[in-house]
Amino acid sequence: MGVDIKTHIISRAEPVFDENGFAATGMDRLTQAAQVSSRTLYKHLGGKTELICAVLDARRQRFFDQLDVDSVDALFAALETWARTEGARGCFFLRAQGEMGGREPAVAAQVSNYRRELHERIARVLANDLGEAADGDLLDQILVLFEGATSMASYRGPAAFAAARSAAARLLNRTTGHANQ
Amino acid sequence: MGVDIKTHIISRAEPVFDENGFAATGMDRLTQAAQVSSRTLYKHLGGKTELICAVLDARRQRFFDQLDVDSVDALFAALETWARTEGARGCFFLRAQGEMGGREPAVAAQVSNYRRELHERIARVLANDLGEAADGDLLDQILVLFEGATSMASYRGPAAFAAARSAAARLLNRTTGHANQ
DNA sequence: GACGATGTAAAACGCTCGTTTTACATCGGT
DNA sequence: ACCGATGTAAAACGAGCGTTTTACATCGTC
Repeated sequence: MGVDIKTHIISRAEPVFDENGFAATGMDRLTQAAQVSSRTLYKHLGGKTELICAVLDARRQRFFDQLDVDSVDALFAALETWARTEGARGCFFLRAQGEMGGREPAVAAQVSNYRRELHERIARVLANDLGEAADGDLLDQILVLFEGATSMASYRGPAAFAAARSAAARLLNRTTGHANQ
Repeated sequence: MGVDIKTHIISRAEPVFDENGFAATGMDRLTQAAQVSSRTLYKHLGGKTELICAVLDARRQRFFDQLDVDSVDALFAALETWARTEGARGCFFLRAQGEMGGREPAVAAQVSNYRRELHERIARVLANDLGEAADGDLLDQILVLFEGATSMASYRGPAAFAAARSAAARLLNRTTGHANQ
């Protein structure tokens, strides 16, 4: 077989959840998307909750693979590229948390994984950009911009990334866009 | 009667949707929360979709009533106060859009109303703060910070507002928190 | 004091969901 | 040639959903 069925089902399920929501997506649409029978899906994944967790795990890895950059500016550029190719419907993990996290601890755990890795990644990129470890306040500011761009992009598109990018540059004392005094 | 039943049902439904999600909340929990029979709820609201729209409308009014401020700094302070009293589970309207907006145009319309008013409000506050109308780029930067603080507060709490606030001050050339150069 | 409006309580309806089960096809390895 | 593993197709399940309906209580008003 080419790729194993489990990976295939997970990758086909991801855009379906992304576009239709988690709770609102029925198992029939997932089997149809993966072109497998429901029996096969249950044999390989166990159930809907486990499938959602596997999708979250796969997306996290894919997301951070694409965000493997060296500067804050490149970080927002990579985020914009992600949104352009994958679509921007608000943070996938925040939505998963809102829809399932309260009732499914396994989903909440996956969301926590994502947030921890996001924090680490921003700290790493920022340290590399500055040449030294950034203080927590600046890190939080960049994190706010990252979250904000993700949310705002769902209804304002590329303008969200442009705004986040220029704001980050100013916070790093790299004057772009607006005059600094 | 004290307040009319329709308003009562709406105000009781809001925290239930906020805490359990829209799709996942059943009508029985809403009737139970409002202490009315299902027949009364349907007579006054029409159905679940109309109830959700009414809840969104009420929340928007309440939200912007509390955000009636004169400066950007006061805007983020008011947002923090809101989060402290109402809870922070991510943007209520973004979640409504993700769960129902795709299938229910009336919900999507309410979300659009909120976003338009948010944009106007930030423009007004910013103009009042600067003494002149702000350019679109700065407005978008503040909007990113607003959205980002709302999202990030759901898992980092007050740190999100502190970060957004100090970042906004720097973008407005009011150096606080970090040294400028 | 009968009446209409307005409320409750609870059963029922039709639908969809996640999941399991039944019956059958395919195919590589010994 | 056959067997076990692995797949499909589709029916069936129990539960929960949004909604409607039936039956009955309450109460201000003419």
